[in-house]
Amino acid sequence: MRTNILSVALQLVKDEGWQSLSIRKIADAIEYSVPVIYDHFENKEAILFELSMDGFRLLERTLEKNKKKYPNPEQLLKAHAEAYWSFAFKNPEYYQLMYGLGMPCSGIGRVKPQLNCFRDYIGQAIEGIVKEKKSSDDETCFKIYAFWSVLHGLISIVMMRCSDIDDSTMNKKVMDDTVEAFIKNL
Amino acid sequence: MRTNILSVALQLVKDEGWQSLSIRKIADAIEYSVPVIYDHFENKEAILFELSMDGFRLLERTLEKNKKKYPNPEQLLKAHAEAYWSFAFKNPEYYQLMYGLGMPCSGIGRVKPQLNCFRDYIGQAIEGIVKEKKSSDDETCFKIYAFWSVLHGLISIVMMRCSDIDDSTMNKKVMDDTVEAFIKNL
DNA sequence: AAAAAATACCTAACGGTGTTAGCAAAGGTA
DNA sequence: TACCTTTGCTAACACCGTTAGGTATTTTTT
Repeated sequence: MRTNILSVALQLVKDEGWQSLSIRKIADAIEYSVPVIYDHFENKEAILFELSMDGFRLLERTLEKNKKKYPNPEQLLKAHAEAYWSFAFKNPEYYQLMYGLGMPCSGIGRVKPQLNCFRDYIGQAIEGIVKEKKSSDDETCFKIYAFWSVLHGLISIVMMRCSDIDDSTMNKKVMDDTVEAFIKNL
Repeated sequence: MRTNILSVALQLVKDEGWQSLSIRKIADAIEYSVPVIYDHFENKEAILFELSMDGFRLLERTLEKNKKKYPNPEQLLKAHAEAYWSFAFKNPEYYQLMYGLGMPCSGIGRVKPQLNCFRDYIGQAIEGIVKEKKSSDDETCFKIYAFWSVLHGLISIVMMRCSDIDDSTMNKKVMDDTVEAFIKNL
């Protein structure tokens, strides 16, 4: 039932966007009355939170695959960037929910631990590249955020239709170039 | 009246956040009935859109000042980054509205022209730095987005409380370092 | 088997939202 | 005086998240 609610909610969002997701529509879709939903979730935010966790888990699984596939840390970091970008645009509903893009923010803040877990994937790759340079932990941490910012910033800008570059491969190229430059500078 | 509605709405948002802004509360605050608001704005989104334009204009004014103050393009670009960051955290309500952070997205998409206008400020500074290298227009455009992404990405992450760096000066340092590296690589 | 307790599910409501139809009073114009 | 435009209101519509309270049905206990 819980699972059913979540999957129906996700489907509704894919069809009509976050804006129009409502408890009543979920109830209709699972063919039960409204209060049944509250037997399984405290409130609407709890549903959104659970879905955002699904999003983080899905992303994490992709990054985990990369970790096994690319022993070279530089290739690994590039693959992570690639995977992150492609996750965002293959699952825009998830990405928007995870970072509160264009929607009331659900469980942002509570999501931090999950984020840290993901962040470590990038951190590991960066540390792999930078290890011989013996940079401090602080510096590595900064670099993780710098790298993350480039990815998240550009994805946000494109996803919110703020970019005037219409060709999506061009937007992707901006990311690729920046990632390249970032790695060269590590 | 129009102005009054906008300023009251902004005040309500500063006090209670976007989530709890409602037409009825605006009506109460201006001491008129609800339909009066619809004589001046088509709907709630139109109010939010107008406020977001105010945000862009406010930001633009700051960048305009920089343009006059810093003839050196490198210093100008740094000052723009500084101003952008400080605008975001001095006026989080505006920034959130402008980019749809954690709220139903208002006029995102319609905001694009205004964004381009702002973007040119960064573009001008970058072109000033890079002019002797004779890079193509496309490349400059890419660099604008790359630069913008770093700023917007980190600001988003911090503003949505996704960063685990608690000290805000440290978050700022991540930006400063990245900006520094970005300029060196132009 | 009978009584009690727990479960599953519903109807109906409360207070809130954005939005609009329709009416009443006031003021200016012919 | 009669008309029209403006200004503002009340009251409603349809939706929202949430919850109180009731009714069957099933399970457990005596």
